[in-house]
Amino acid sequence: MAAVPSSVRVRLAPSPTGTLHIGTARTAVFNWLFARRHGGSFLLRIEDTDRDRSKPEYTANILEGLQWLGLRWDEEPVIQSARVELHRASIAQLLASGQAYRCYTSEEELTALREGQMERKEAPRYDNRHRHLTAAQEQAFIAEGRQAVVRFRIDDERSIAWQDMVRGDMRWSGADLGGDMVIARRAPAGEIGDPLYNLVVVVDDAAMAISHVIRGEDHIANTAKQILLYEALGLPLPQFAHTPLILNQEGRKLSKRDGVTSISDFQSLGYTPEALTNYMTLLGWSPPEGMGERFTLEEAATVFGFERVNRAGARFDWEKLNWLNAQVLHGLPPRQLLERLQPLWAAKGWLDDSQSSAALQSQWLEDLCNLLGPSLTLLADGVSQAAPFFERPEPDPQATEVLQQPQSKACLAALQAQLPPANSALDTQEAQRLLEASAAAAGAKKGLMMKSLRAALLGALQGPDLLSSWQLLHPLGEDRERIAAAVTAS
RNA sequence: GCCCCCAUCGUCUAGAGGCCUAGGACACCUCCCUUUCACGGAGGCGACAGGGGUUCGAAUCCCCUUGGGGGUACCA
Repeated sequence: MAAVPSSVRVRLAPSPTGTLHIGTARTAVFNWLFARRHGGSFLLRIEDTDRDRSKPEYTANILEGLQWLGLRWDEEPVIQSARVELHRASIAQLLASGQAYRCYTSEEELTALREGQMERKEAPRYDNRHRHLTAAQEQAFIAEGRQAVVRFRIDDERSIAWQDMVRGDMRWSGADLGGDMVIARRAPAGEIGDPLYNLVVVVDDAAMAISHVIRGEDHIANTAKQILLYEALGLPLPQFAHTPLILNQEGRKLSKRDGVTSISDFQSLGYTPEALTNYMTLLGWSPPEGMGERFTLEEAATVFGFERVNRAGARFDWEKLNWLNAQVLHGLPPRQLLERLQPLWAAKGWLDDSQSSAALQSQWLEDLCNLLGPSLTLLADGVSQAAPFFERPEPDPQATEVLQQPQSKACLAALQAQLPPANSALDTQEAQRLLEASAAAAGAKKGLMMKSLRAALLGALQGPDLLSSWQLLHPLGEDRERIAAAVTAS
C-alpha cells in the first residue's frame, strides 16, 4: 500500500434528496477519521445536480446531522449546482478532443435495444451506434427534430486497474461498463445538457484537490468509469477506498425502506452522538488489540486506518447500539446528564415556575439524574422514568392490587402517622427506622411495607431505589400527599 | 442474464501458516449484589459454509462448489 501523502483532502458528497442517512453518516465518519489521522482536511460537497429531487431542507438536515455527530468540516461546503458551467466546459473539452460525442438515439430506441438484449440473455448495454456519425448524418437527425445526449467513449478493450485502500488490486474491463457513457442529458442541437454524476464528480473532486475518495462499495463500478474520465481530462488520480455497506436484518443494503435510518430519527429516539459514532465506526472497522470497543471519535482518529476495515458488509444491530448508548448515558456525570435531559423535561412542562421550588433546584434535579442514570438506555427513558417525580402517577394494575390489601393500607397509615414534616431532609437512617417502626406497628413484614410505599409513591412495583426516590419526593411534600391518597383510596 | 465483491459464534468482529483447546463485544442462560427493576460483578452456551489441493503443519495460501451482497440510468 502506498504511503499516505501529507496533503490529505477527503470529502463527503451527499446529495440532498433525503435526510442524512446512516450509511452516508458512516462514510462521513470514515472520511473524517482518515483526515484527522493524517492531519488533513474533511470537506463537504452538496451534490444537488438532480434539480427535481434535491431540496434545501435536506441540505439543512444533512449539515445539522453532521454537526450534531461532531463531524466538523474544514472549508465552506461546495454547492455542485453552482459549478455547472465548469462541468460544461469539461464536456466541451471532451467533445473537442473526440473523446466524447453526441448521440441522437431516442429513449424508445434505447429501450428496444435493452429489451432485445435481455431477451437474448445478454448484458444490457448501449451499442455505441452513434460513435462515428458523419456530419451529414448528424444534420439529418437534427432536421428530424432529434436532440442529443453527450456520450463519453469507453473502449471495450480498455482495462482499468487501481489499488483500492481496502480491497487491494481492483481490475475492471471496459467491456463491462455498459458501452459509451452518457455524461450530459439530452439537449437541443448545439447545446450541452445537464452534466451527469460521473463527469461532475471527477471535475469537482479534481477541482477540490481531493486526495482520497472514500465511499461505499456500491460505487465500485463508478470508480472504473471515473478513472477513464480522469485520464481523458488529464486530471491527477486520487486514491480510492471502498468501504463495506451497512446491511439490514435481511443482509441487504440498508435503505430508507428499512424504517429508522436517518440520523435525525436516531436523535429524536434518544440516541447520543457519542454512541452513534462509536457504533458506526465499529461497523466495518475494528480497533487495534487492547483498545476496547468503546471510544470517542478523537480516540479512534489516532489509530484509524483502512488496513483494519473489513471487506464484508455488516448488519446493523440495534442491540449493540442500545448497549453502547446505555454505556454512554451511564458514564455521564449527573450534571451532564441533566444538561441533556433538561430540554426534554422542559418540553414536558416539568420545569415551569408553577412547580414546587424544591423540584426546580439544580441539586434536586442532579440528584434525580444520579438516581435515574444507571437505568437509562435511551435519553428518552429519562423522561418516562422521571415522570413520577414531576407528576403524581396513576398506579398501574399491579400497584393497585398491592394498595388494595388491608395490610398495605395499615402499613401506609402507620407511616403516615409518623411522617416528618417536609421542610427537613429525610436522611437514610431515619427513613429505614420509619419503615421498620411502621411495619411493626401495622404487624406487617418490612418487605410489604416497602412494596406498599413503592406502590403509593411511584405507582409501580418496579423502579429506582425506594429510599432515594422517597428522599427526593419528601422535600416536595409529595410523600405525604401520595401516602394519604393511597390510604384513603377505596 | 452479465460484471464485480464477500464468506469465523445468532450479530459485530480478532486472527495476516505453527502463539488456536479459535480470542473479544452484543444478545442469551446461571449465580452474586439488591427485600423491586435496572446498574454492576463472576461464570456459561456458542463459529472457521462444503470439497479438493499446497505444506511437516491451514481459520489463515490456491482451485472448485455453495451461499450472500453490490452494480448493471439521460439518479446520485
